[in-house]
Parts: sequence; C-alpha cells; structure tokens
Amino acid sequence: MKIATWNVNSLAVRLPQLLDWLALHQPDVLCLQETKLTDDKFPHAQINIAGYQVQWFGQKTYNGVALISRLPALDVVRNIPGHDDAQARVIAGTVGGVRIVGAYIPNGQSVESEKFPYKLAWLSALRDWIAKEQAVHPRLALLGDYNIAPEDRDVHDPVAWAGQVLCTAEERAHFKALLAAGLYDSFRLFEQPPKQYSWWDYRMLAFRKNQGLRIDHILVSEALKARVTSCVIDKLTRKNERPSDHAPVIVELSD
DNA sequence: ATGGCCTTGGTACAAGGA
Repeated sequence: MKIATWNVNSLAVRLPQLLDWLALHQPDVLCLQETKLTDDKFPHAQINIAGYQVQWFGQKTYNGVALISRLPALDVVRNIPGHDDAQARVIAGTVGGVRIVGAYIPNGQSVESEKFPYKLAWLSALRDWIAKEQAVHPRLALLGDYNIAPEDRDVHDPVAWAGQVLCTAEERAHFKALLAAGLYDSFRLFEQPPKQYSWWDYRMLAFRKNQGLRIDHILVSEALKARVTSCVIDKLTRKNERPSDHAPVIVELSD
C-alpha cells in the first residue's frame, strides 16, 4: 500500500499536475492540502476518471483538503470533532483498514501574529483527537503539511530560522508530543542523507540552492511502523513546470 | 547581485504563504 501527501498550493492551478502525478506514482492514498476550492468547484469527476475515489472539504482562497484513494474511504470526518474551526484543514477516512488523517496544520504566520496562538491551540486539539483516534484505530497514519520543521537538521539554515515560526520550541514540542503518543516519523525510520526538505520558497532561487525546510510529514502508529518499507520525498515533482512550492512525500507499506 | 515567487480576488496591487 502506497500512501502519500502533497500540498498542491491551489488545485485550480495544479489539477493537470495532480492527474499526471497519480498516473505516474499510482498511490493507493493521496492526501492533498491547500486545494483552495469551495466544494462546488472541486474537480471530482476528473479524479474519478483517473481511477480514484475522492472526499473533499474546502473553502475559498485558503486551506482546503482532500482524500484521494483507490478503495472508498469509510467513516469520513471533516475537521477535528469538537474543535470549532472556520477553516477547512482536516479530512480523515479509513482506507483498506488504515485510518488516514490528512491535515493542513496552520502556518502561524509569525510568533507575534494572532495566528500563532491559533496554531498552538489547533495543535493541542489535534493531539487530543489523535490520541482518541489511535485508541479506536491502531493502524493510523497522520499525514500532511505540518508547518513544523521538527529539528534543526530539517532546516537549511537553522541559525537564521531559530525561534521563527515553523521552528519554535512550542511547535517542536507539539511535534514531539505526537511522537511521545506513539507515532513515528516515517522519514526518520530510515538512514537519510543530510539536507532533505519538502518545501522551498518560490523566491530567492531557494529550490535551486536547496534552501528548504522539511515540514510535510507522514507519521505512523506502532502497528503501521512495522509495515513501512520506505519513505521518499518526491523532489522531482518540485522541478516540474508550474510546481507547487511543496514536494509530495510517499510511504510504502507492506501488506 | 546584498536580488530573484506564486496565488487569489478582481482588474490594481495588497495580502498571504512558509
């Protein structure tokens, strides 16, 4: 089973790239973030024609998530139950016996912004909910754009980024709390070369200089950890024409 | 080169992203 996550930064712009990507990589599950489409505009027919089921949850201009899968997604949930949120950031469903939680964690903008406490409160709600989900679904994957670089080695210039949003101690503590709750960062289950990132700013030739951050993650529960055979950041897709600023992340699970 | 983007809404350019 191949599961993946990709922040597409506008599905209105990136639909052709998405269809190409599905045909090339043939994932069993793909979680999308930043679709930026209201539900009436979601291109479900094209995704169905490509051989996939899809559940979606969006809004105008910002945010928006989708869960694409070969098999139908069961028990689909939109956003964090009990956490009042005007923004479309989570879609979850059970696919092939695996609980898939696709999340677009808030960016936070800057430590001084009112969006930063919103991010921290959101992460607290996520943590509480995931703990409950794990109790019900031992085989669980939490994948998406976390907007957190977990460690300095996930940052091209840790000195410049020290204390900045995406790299603060508070955000990293939330990431660590997910690990402490029994989730594993698939990427770190394997020996990895240095300077591996999943996002590069469109500006400053950041991609060409590999000035990026690793902020897109696939966390898996203990029961799934034993089945993870690889975790790859698909950097090639970031080189495409009209790319998203994020690269997809892909995990292979044995049967 | 001490810089260099992209998307949206709306139709000029400001705001947001990470």
